[in-house]
Amino acid sequence: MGTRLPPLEALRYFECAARHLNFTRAAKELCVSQSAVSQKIISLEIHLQYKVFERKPRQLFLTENGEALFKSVHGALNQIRDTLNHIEPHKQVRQLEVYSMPAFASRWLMPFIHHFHDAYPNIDLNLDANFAEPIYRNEEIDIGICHGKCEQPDMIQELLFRDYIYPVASPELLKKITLNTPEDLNKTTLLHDSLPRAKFGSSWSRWLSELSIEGVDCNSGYSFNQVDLIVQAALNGQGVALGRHALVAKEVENGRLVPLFGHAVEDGGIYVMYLNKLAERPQVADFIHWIKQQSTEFEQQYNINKLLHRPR
Amino acid sequence: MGTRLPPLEALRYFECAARHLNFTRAAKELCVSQSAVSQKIISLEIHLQYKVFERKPRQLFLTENGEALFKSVHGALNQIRDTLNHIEPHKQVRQLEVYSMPAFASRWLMPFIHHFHDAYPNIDLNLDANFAEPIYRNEEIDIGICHGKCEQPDMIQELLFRDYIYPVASPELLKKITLNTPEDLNKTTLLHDSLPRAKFGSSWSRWLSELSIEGVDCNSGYSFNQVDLIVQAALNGQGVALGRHALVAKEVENGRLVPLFGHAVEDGGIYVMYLNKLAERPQVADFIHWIKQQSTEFEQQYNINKLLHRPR
DNA sequence: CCCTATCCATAAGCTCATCTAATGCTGTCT
DNA sequence: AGACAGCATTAGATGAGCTTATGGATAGGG
Repeated sequence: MGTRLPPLEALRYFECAARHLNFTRAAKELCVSQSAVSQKIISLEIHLQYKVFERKPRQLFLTENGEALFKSVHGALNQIRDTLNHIEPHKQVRQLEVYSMPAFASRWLMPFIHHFHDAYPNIDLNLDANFAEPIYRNEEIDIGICHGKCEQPDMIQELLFRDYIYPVASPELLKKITLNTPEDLNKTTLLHDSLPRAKFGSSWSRWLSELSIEGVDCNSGYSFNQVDLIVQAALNGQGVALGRHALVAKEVENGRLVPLFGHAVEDGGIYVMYLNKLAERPQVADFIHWIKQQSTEFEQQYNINKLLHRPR
Repeated sequence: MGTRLPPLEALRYFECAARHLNFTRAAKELCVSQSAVSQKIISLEIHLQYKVFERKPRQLFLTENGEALFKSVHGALNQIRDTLNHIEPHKQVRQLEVYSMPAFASRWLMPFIHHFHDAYPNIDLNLDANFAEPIYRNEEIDIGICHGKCEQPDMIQELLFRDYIYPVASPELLKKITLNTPEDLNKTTLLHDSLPRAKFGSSWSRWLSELSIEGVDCNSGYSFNQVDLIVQAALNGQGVALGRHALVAKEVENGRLVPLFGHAVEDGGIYVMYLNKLAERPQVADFIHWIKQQSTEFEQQYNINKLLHRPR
């Protein structure tokens, strides 16, 4: 009865770290840095006066005490979570309107959006992907996912991950022509987007000038008014597109697109934004939390440097 | 599975508040301000999006949701506490050496020191009450409880409560002589301590001058070289003592001593102190936590103003 | 057998969450 | 009516805890 409880947040960190047996992954789930987890666990161990983890070179184990504690804390937290889930207001279906750019929605978000419903079954998510400006004021839209931030005083804007541009082509195309240097681009068709100052448009000239490449004609080729179509065209071997990492990473990873020349240019980032007065709505908080996790996971799994320099 | 847990510290506050059904008392147990509890509960309710308490004028109730949550959280926390208590190192008996001034030990600490053992059965407390200076350096003493602070760079000193001095006499003595004004003190015997610059000595002249009282001979009377004996003498009706609140509060409260003239003079306070490097030793942290709670409770239960102005 | 990648610990510095103190407010009790 | 009990609210101070950057130890690939 007497024993003072340790700081409970430390126990939450511990439970998570013990589940993963890996501080780095736990940090991802908790949306904090690896360092934060390490420090919290150490402070817990100081409080308890015994080690809960055994740190071996590349692997983490629970100590005997840690094991016992984990079982207990894991159970306790699950019990609380269960109760919370069974309390009426939580069963209430909540609406959530999320805006995203069309190409980003179909290429990045859609492939795993169903996980969101699995995790938060009581949130009805309506994904609104179109070319019109999202309207936050009257709460037509709760959350927007955009490329670059639009400064608004009463809105919260958070960076999900940085974005990059680099040329990509299909393996089929590369079998037909050889593209060893950027100058070889003149031998093939470039795929452009035709949106004037498109928010999410590609930008061959930007890439070329950033890398100080001259002698490439970046005006010829095909144009499309939807970014998604550019990716489609590239996948079909119709030419070389300037790929946006967020949109092509998965295709690069599975080999359906090949990054060329090994140079990417950083180009802004993907931001999530919402009126700050909505921050305490549970469906908003839940989605923000979820998408940040997804983003960190994406950033790691489709690491730009790995993809560009992977062995063929 | 999806629901994010609320901040666990908020749940701890909630569990405590729900147990007491009173924020103020919960605050005492948690050793924080009432305001802190109120704010944490409100933030929890915002997070959950429903009220857990129903606030009625003088009473607090759990809502239906609150009730369900309380059962769960209470159980969960107890489970964790149990596990913690059963893990080996916690069974280990730890030694704790506490120094205190003799009179304070016998008059204040002793009456409830056994509660400490009940709450922390695995801590062997040795109470060292003597007139010698406590020696912290070589860890002969872990924790000291003193009147006034002695500035030391590597020690933590925390105020437990402020102390006051005021004259007290036994009801029996007051039946024999009438003491309506301080000047009447000349009609009776004053009880003094004879310790030169005693750390815990009384100080008639201090009290008199602080209240600008003249014409009282504060040198006559009996002297004792132990403060506890002064209190004893007063209890026996042998004279009027200048009581120290920490030492006489209980006797005043139960009527065995009566405070005179309704004026107390603040005189320092009771401090707990320890080498800051000992702060993370569990037995030290436990005792500090415990004694702070006891002190807050004492301060409230034996409130100086209540005692001085209570109806007879 | 180096060289790179992985993974935890540590250091330093900053920021925001949380605490306190003071006060407000409301309804009860005598 | 006035004192009291008890929660809410505000503003302002502070330190726990976060981030970034870096170190160190080791496994595994070429």
